[in-house]
Amino acid sequence: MAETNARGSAPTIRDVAALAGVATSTVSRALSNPDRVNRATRERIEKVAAELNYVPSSQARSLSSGRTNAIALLVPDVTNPFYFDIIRGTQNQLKAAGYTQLLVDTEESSEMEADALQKMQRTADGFILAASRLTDAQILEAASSQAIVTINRSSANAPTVVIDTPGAVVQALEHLTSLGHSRICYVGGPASSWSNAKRWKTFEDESRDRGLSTSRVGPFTPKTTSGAAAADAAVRTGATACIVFNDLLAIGMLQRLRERGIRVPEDMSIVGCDDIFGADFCNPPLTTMASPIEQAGRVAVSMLLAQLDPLNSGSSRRLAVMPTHLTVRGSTGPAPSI
Amino acid sequence: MAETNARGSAPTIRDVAALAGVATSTVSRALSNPDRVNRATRERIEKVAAELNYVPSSQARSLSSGRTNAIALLVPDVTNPFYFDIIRGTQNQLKAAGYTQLLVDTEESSEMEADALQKMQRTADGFILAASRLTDAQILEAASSQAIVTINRSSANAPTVVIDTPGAVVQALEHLTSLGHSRICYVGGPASSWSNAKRWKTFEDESRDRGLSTSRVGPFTPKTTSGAAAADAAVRTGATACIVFNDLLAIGMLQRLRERGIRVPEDMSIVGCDDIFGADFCNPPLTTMASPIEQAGRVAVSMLLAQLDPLNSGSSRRLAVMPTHLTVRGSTGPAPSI
DNA sequence: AACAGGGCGGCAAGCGGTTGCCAAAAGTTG
DNA sequence: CAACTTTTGGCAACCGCTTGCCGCCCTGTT
Repeated sequence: MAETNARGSAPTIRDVAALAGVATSTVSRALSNPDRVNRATRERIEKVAAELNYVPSSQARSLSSGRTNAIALLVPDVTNPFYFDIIRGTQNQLKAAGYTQLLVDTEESSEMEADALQKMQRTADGFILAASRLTDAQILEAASSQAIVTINRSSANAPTVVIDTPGAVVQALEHLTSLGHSRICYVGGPASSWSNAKRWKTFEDESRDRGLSTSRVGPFTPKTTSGAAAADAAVRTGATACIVFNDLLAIGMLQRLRERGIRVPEDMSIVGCDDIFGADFCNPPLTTMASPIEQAGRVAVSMLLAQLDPLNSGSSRRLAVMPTHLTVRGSTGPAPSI
Repeated sequence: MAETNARGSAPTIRDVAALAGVATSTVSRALSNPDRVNRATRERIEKVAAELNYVPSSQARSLSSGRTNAIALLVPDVTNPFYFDIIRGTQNQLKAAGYTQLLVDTEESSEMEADALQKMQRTADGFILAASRLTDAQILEAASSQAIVTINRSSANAPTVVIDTPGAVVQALEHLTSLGHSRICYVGGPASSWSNAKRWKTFEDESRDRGLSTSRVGPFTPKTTSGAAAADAAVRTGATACIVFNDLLAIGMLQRLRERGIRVPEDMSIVGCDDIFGADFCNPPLTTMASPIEQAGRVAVSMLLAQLDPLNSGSSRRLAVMPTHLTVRGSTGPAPSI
């Protein structure tokens, strides 16, 4: 394995060119624009490159070409299993397209998000903002200077993939009412979360239409550790069922309710959201609004890549809605007969 | 916000230099080597840079300096919560040190791992290999040309962070024997996993010393979906307790055992490994050998950064052992009295 | 007053590629 | 075979930044 050249460092395009007896420009073209060079030449170059174990420097490449072949994925919290699936989905799709993923944890902070967007403008060809905490104006500004796709953060200013939780909220309400529940509590997530606002709004509207008695508690940080506070608050409302911002919070509530001796679903029904890892094996298994999260990630990548492709500029989709459905497990049951 | 220069693209060092009335070299030094320039000059430059919203191009910077300020983290499976914690731990520490993390999923394949190592040699200043599937020879080769730290894959050829599961295996065995178990089964993980080999070896040695009757099943893919096969195999051995390669597999087994009506822990005790997300809220909550995974990630970063620092070359630690302990929850109990 | 030395800033040569432009070679056509 | 088109490869100018080297100027020393 010839991994180093005469100078002892990794081989460069010049080493390849010298050994193949051509100019560097020819090597460059042979490798990234194969049709531009004669077949025999190209094959010779490829052979030499392989022998030398030549790997083009992506830095140098991007410096001169302006493209980095990397896209950045900004998530509020890498710890959250919900984003795991997004990470995985985008990772797959990007790899298939020859792109590198740059993962950034913005720690639920819009400042960090804006900062990353700014700092990485040269580093990435585009950005996927998962559950962005930015304002519309900030998104507009960002989208004006770089390719952006948002996930679960609709905005007129950038193409978006939304997971249709409102649809699932309706299903959840139907499920709960058919079980006889009439006092239902919405357990809210972060105040700055767009999805949270959406879910609450749908919940409120639909509940009113059905003449249900609703309440709302929160906001809570979407972590299992916030579950205790959330559970206590929900119990205090006197509701017999909760629709919870996400599964993390719901799982935390499950634990707290057990501690307090409140049986799920006999005394209280719980519906989560997202169907994350763990929702199927917690105790009891969680009824949840399942989202094709990984697929959402893949779709976001496609939309971003389409944006990047000069050929079909403008023709690309601006909005993708991912269908959701209610997955009924053990955490919901008939309303307690008082 | 002046985000673009006269040419309409992001401002470069030249724009800053022009506006500040100095040479680009001075700007460069002012920004990355502050002591090298006069204070007044530096402040003027900083002011202009801020006004212009100037962000240095990391590509250009690394091209000329040779450093990328990025390190790559190679994990076998981004989906596995175990690696989540490593991702998080390294991410934190790297960010603090001003480095970018490049996350690569090697899909449990040594080929992909070797490939990434090669392809990214220029992209990253160093590599952290989590649970590497590479051979000793491959690690040696890689370590000879780049900075490397391995996690849970000891090798004389590269600095390593190991999580001391053997220690925990001893604790687990003590726990199980004190509960009266004498027929214990080890449920194995991937054949190519170094930790798996380590755990099995410790298990075997310690069991022999204690005169226990042991068996072994596997290898199994460390996913919950393999839990069914693993559970069935384990049951067939007639063991009353299992020590399982990791929590993922253990959780999968829990589900299967419930389906089959085998009660945990009354009929069968289960001990997992890693204490991942979910281990505390599965049903029953899993007794597991808890590892300070996130901390392992942080330590790995420190060791890598030390390697990179020319000042203390050679003086850096070659091995860090992270202590583990048994966390007893609900999945272990007294041996069934037959 | 002459000189040594340190602080500070500029010049210019890269780093490893890409790409517009040009010219030579090869192929086409009548 | 001339005139013309197409293919193919080389030249050289960048891309944005770093850094070795040089020289200017200001101080301090003798």
